Amino acid sequence: MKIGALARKTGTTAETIRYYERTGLLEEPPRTAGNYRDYGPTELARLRFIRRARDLGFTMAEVRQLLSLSDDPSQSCEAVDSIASIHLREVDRKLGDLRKLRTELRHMVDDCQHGAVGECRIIEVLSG
Amino acid sequence: MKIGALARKTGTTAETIRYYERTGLLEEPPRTAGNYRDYGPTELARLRFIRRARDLGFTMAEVRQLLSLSDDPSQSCEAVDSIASIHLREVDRKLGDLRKLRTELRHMVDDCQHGAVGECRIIEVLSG
DNA sequence: ATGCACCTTGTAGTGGCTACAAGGTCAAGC
DNA sequence: GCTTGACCTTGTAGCCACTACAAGGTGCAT
Repeated sequence: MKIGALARKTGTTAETIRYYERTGLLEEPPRTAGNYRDYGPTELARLRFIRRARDLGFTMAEVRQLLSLSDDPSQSCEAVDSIASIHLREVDRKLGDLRKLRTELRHMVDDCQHGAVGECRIIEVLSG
Repeated sequence: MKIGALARKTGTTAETIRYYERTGLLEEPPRTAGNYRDYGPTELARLRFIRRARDLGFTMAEVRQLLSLSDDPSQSCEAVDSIASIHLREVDRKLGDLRKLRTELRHMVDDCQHGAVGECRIIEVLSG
């Protein structure tokens, strides 16, 4: 499988895959006679793993850890749980922030009387 | 007021203020005899405006527009309302995404039986 | 005069990609 | 066999909004 096919199968782009390789998240795959990267099912699975984790908001560093943990199935799952739990708390924090922010924005927009900027509540709020 | 004092009053850092100046968000202030930036209440108000807008999640580009709109108080408030409304919708979208993500993470973490990585639900979910 | 906090400029790095440019490879069609 | 066009290669630079230095200047207290 060439890089474009792998990209289509995983909802990424060739550029992103090469970026993952550059940063060590993916290993260098074998090459075809024409120097094209040649991927198999192992790489596909690994990239799917990475994409799922990234879509769940894990950072590249966390993905790196999760990958190396998943490589050793006999290990305790504590470290995995810890990474996921910390990330969950972080997501909760962000949700809280975003909800507060939404409330403020909502008020601002609701209070706007669509008149002149001089009396605009939005500008007023921003100006303090 | 020197840059450090302005930073403390606005919850920023000197680096950020200089960055805003570099990118044209803030004008170059007058200098003291010793070549230190010398800020007055106008700059303080402008920086507060910027910080409030940034804290509400507006991008630098949006802040730039909001600033120039607020500079002309006779104009219609429509453009301001539009920027804020678009941003509100964007925040709503992000909230939705984050809530979905939280649910998935929550399930993953709840299902983890704290055993070995080989049976870890978290790794399983990520592996597909 | 010495120390120390603060300031100056300039440059480079962060994360996670994304966007080129300039050229090489390969299968299909004529 | 030759061209077209999709794909691939490497390398470099850009995005956003900062953040982190380094190397040196200023200003005030002791």
